[in-house]
Amino acid sequence: MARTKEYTREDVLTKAVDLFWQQGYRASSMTDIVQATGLNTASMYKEFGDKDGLFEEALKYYRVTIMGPRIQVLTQKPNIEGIKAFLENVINGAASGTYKGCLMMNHLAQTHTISRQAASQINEFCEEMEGLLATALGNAQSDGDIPANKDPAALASFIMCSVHGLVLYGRHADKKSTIPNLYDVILNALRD
Amino acid sequence: MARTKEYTREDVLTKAVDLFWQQGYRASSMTDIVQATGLNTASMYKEFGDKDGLFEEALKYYRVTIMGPRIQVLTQKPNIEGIKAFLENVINGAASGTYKGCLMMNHLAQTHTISRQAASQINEFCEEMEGLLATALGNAQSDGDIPANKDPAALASFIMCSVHGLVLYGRHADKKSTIPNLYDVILNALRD
DNA sequence: CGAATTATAAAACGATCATTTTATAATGTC
DNA sequence: GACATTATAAAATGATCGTTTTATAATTCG
Repeated sequence: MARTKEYTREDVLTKAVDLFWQQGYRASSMTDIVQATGLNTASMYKEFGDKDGLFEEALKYYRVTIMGPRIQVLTQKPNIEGIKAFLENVINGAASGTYKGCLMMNHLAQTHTISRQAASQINEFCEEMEGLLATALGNAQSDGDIPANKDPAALASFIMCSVHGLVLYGRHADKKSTIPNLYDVILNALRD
Repeated sequence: MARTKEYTREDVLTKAVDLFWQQGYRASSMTDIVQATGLNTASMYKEFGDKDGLFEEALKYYRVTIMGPRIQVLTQKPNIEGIKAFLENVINGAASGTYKGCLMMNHLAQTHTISRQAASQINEFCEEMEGLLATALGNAQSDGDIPANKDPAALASFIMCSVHGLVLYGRHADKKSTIPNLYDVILNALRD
């Protein structure tokens, strides 16, 4: 009944995520987006409404495809093992040479330049992650892996804060080699 | 021999710092800047060259006037006392309702949108701060306030990472009340 | 095949970007 | 008080922003 699309939504979103991840929302012009995705302007607006809409969909796609697997370890092993694996992953990411941070947290210091919905998505994701950490920490406490007098919620907040820190601290090119040292410091802080 | 200026450099820079601090470099248009400072376009370009030049001067001014006093405690008391006071200050800032982060760190995830010189300034400041922390931590170790087996450099890196984290984590409006709890966790991590 | 429908290509839109230019106002020196 | 010099005000610059429109190409259904 009509012409067939020359693109797939997934392919477009994958490329859009990469662009926003690399350059940020504000610095990625619609021209950049059209070039990076191969999708032309009209189809872009037909599919996503506007630039904000595309970004919001890109955030959702990122959350599922990129962050999904990375927090999976916390749901599969909601204990000290999961926490260790998760933290190790964050550390390795931040210490890698081609690090570009986290698509979501990269925009946290500039939430006024993105849509309200996009900002909400980022906050909700952080909430979810902190919740997963709190659960895992509670279990770790039951397992005797962290002291009984500690507050799991406070420790979850600390880990989240550390993750935010690592994501930003990983921006310093000349600090790459020292980042792995932080693993022990952060983990020890949980055990006292 | 010529007309007198209707502005002072300090006044312009104070207002420019506020604007960049609030909105970020990229989101602050030259129109915004002219409105916020009261200085007209031509005088702006005469005084600072271009938008990048203004931002670089604003960063220098911020470093001296805003961050200067805040790191002074580390030079005046280069020991556990200074570290405590410094960290307390960061925590209180991040937990405050009107928090707008740190002018420098706010741009760390978007360094490609600012000039190379501006990015260098930010890196250099972080280097300086980590150095001051390492010195204070070394002294704290000599004083017996930190275990002898700890590496001051690694702990300085940890505190810097925590500061980065607090600056970003303070962006979550609904986490304000839990941030003060982080003080003990971070401080305990130094002592094991 | 022709009509209806949707995708794509490409030009055009007004708004805003950083910056420059032009014209005028104020100051110090001779 | 005229001249040289610099500051300010305001308009104009070309480039780029996000978005819309117009025209054409491809597909399905009757």
